[in-house]
Amino acid sequence: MVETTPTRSERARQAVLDATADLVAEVGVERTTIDEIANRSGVAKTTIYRHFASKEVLVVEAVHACTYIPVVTDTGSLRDDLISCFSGTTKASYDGRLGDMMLSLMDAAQRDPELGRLVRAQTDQRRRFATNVIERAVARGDLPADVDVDLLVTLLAGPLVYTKLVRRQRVTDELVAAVVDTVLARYAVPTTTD
Amino acid sequence: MVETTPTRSERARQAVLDATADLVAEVGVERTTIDEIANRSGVAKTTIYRHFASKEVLVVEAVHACTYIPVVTDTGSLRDDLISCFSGTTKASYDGRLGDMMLSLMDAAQRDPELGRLVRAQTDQRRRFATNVIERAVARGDLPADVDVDLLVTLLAGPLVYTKLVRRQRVTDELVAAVVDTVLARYAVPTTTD
DNA sequence: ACAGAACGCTACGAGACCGTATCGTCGATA
DNA sequence: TATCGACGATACGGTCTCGTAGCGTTCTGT
Repeated sequence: MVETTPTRSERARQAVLDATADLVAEVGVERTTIDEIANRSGVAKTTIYRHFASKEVLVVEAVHACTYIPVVTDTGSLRDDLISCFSGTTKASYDGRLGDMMLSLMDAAQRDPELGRLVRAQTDQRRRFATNVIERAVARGDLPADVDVDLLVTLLAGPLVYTKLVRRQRVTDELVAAVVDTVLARYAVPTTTD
Repeated sequence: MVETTPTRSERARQAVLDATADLVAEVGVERTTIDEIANRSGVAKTTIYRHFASKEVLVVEAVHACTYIPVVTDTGSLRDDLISCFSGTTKASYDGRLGDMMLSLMDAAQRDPELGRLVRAQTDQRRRFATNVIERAVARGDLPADVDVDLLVTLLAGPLVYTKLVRRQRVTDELVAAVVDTVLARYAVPTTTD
């Protein structure tokens, strides 16, 4: 990890991205204005336009900036890896600022193609993590070869996303474990607890 | 069902509510404007303000107008009643116009208290339907008495909502059945199919 | 120390919306 | 058919937001 001293330009850019993310989390994409971003960041509106062509690309970059890739374990235990996977992706997608931005982003993504691609890419990536875990289990023989992987991922991810976005409750580690255990019960996968 | 001929005032009001719902479904709550509602509905902007105090009130009433209560069966079969319940609530909430409005509504509900109450009331009502079905099953002895009803509802509703809102795919009857069967598998409830 | 690049500040025109006022027109009802 | 309530059309002031221009100021690297 090479840390370079940020240039003046880089500092301004980062302040703008930060303020944008904050603002989107607070008031949503539609109500986020360049003027308010300028106020919050302390960066002049003129300078903002020197960095970003429009509000749309700014929002896209701001979202991109606060997205990170969770680390998923590979222990050989389907249950443990699934819990690691969904705990990680939940934290990455629904904790902190990004979590507060999510509903507004998904709404805006319905109309803005660029934002749509970003959200879809993120969803696909999250699903791929889970898919990989499941396919490893199939390869080990822990799951039947004809299991509907796509359905399985939906059964696991759905309750967590629903809890966060619709019920607006925190996704606890206990909930993740409960969801994983219940869904795996159908496939007679032994659980460590219980 | 008593059908009265609508008065001129009622026709105008209905046209406005209709146009509002259409517009919210298309461009979202934030981008819905009174001027455009006037254009679409053919009702003068002046008249719109004679009926509705503000855009917020109008949106709330428009949403309310296209919300209906699904009928849930009570056959004595947990599986069949759950499928009926989730199939019905899914159709009521996520098919047609209301489905297209949902993301934007949920986003706007984060900031608008009135809209927040409306969305929450709807969510609670949907969950109550499922809760009733489950509690009847517990009373019959089809489910253990200490079952976590709240978790169970989340496990059932989550994948369906996630499929619609996040993946933006249709919620088929097959998916509903698959979700119900998988979740019930943990409680060793016999399924009719399989 | 000295350019040149990058930033801050102020101001501006253009356009979109809001909510209201005014006045002419239509339509249900007696 | 006369009347009054409800609607339609137009226009308006006010506000917000966008994106840009002009110009002075502050960094940064040499």
